[in-house]
Amino acid sequence: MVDVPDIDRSSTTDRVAGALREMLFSGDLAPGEPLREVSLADSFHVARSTVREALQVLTAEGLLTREPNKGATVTALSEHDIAEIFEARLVLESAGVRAGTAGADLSPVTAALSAYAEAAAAEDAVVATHAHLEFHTSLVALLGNSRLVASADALTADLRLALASVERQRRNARQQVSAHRRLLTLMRAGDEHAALEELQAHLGAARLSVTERVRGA
Amino acid sequence: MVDVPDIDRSSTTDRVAGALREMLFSGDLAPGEPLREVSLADSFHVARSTVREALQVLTAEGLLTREPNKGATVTALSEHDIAEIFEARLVLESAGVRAGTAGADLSPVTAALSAYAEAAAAEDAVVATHAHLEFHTSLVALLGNSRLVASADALTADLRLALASVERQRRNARQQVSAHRRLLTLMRAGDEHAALEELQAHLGAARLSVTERVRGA
DNA sequence: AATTGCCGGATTGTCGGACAATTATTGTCG
DNA sequence: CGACAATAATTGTCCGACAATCCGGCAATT
Repeated sequence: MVDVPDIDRSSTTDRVAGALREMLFSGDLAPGEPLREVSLADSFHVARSTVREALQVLTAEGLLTREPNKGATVTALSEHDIAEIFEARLVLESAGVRAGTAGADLSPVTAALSAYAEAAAAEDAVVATHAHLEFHTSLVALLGNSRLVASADALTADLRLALASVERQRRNARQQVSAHRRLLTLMRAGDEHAALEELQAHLGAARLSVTERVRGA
Repeated sequence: MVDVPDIDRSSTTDRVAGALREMLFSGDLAPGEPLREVSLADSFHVARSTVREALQVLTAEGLLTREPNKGATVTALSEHDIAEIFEARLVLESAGVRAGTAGADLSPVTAALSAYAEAAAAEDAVVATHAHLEFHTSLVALLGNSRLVASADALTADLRLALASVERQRRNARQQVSAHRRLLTLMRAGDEHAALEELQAHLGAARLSVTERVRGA
């Protein structure tokens, strides 16, 4: 077998959905903004039916909201939604942290942390946010359960929408990183109680930060 | 406001998806079985594009699996999948049970239990299974978080696929009901540790039962 | 002034047909 | 029997069409 460049086997629908997803995460499309089928079809030079399928994919992911006969709009999260997301994340990530203190292999978490530290130094808001959320996902991944990881991903995806709309990256990235390092240290030490408290405090602070920004916007 | 009969505002796509969902849960379509677009379009007397949308909805729900250029098939769960589902349910439902022992209002769980007892007596396998899963969902609902409930629903939906394929309802329904009652009692008493153990034992037994049936099929 | 009724443009939901690309099946030949 | 070419079935994508629905404005009514 020679090494060949792998050919793109994705469907047009997937590529359109991917392009839209990027636009959503980067904040090009504001929450509440409607996505018109014909307009998108023209822009991407694809058929309307293809756009419709892509919109449905993103709707299933929770990024778009569809109302009958009114089309798709960028999902706008209420404060209540944000509260629920963080609460749900706490449930999933706590379970992950318990697995971590109970002896699960922590190296993926370590890797995610250093990636985050690197990204935070690089000053790119989108990339840093992504790396940050990646770290939290790696906590859930400690459970070794792909379905729970998928649930966690769905939660963070929704969150990225809200984060994108208020583009400013938190300037205290260094503090963030050290908070995560603290959590990791506690897990390494096997101190479940302290690790859970650290996690809860961290998520609580993050939730406040997000809530206040969304309210401001 | 007078009470008016609520008008059906569902789209054709939704109705097709609903019909297929019923067929999936009742076991009319076996796991692995392919769903042909034109064939379905003819059967339902709708356009192929409508069928495609319905298929995509069910795919997003995890009930169908799509492979490029090969169409949609009924999702077939491996033993590993089943193990993951039960593990994930344990995580979510444990969190619910903790909330329950910590003082959350248990009346929805009580209601779900009596509904299950009733359904178990009525001997209808599909209905009884539904009521059973409903009880477990009500545990997660104790957390008061709609997103976690949605995740739990997704998990149980997948399970129903596997259950439907082996239609026989467990004959020990009465034992099942009393196991659930035991769990509820422990929660009422606020005995978190015992309640969690009861839950874990129950899920473990159920997992074995499902696994063995799937293996047999 | 507020409500109601109606009109017209914009948009979505659904349909039917078309065709290339891909996959599955069949038949043939060595 | 296996490789291989011809054939059929199926999906992915496109196009055009039309009814149903939504939305804003404007006139008529109370």
